Amino acid sequence: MRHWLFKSEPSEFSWERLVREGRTAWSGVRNFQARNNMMEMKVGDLGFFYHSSIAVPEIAGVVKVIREAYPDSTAWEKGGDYYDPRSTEKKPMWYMVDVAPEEELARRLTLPELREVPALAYMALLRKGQRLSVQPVSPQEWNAILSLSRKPA
DNA sequence: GCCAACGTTGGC
DNA sequence: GCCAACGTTGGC
Repeated sequence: MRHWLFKSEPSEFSWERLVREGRTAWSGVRNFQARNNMMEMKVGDLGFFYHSSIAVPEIAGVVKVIREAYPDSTAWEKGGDYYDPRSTEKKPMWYMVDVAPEEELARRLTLPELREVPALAYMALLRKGQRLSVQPVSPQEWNAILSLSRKPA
């Protein structure tokens, strides 16, 4: 099983909304590397749900992949925000997976707090200029973050 | 709102 | 196939 991290702006799609709705299609990814990461996902893979572009960015919870990559239909919606004429139903360019909330972190972890963890020094999320919206997380990083979330602040 | 980082596009 | 211009992301 592999681990991942999904970024989302809470104003677009928050952890709370995911919990309320029970599942979602991770549509709208328009970066090839992020897409390729999604295409490698298997049902049962876990990922962190990260809130970006807010005053204090944070990891809010854990999601589970419940459907493997399939064509992102928002690319075909003319006039939609995610329309891309290069992607057709016959030859899709963009893909999405479905995820469901797995567990809320015992304690949310903020970006500044994550930056203080030596084990996470090389984590993609924390590297300057790393803006991938869907990225892999190593087992070491995964465990370090989960155990940190179980410790009091 | 600024701007660094960096992916993408398109002219040549 | 190079690379300048452009657009986007996302922390600050």
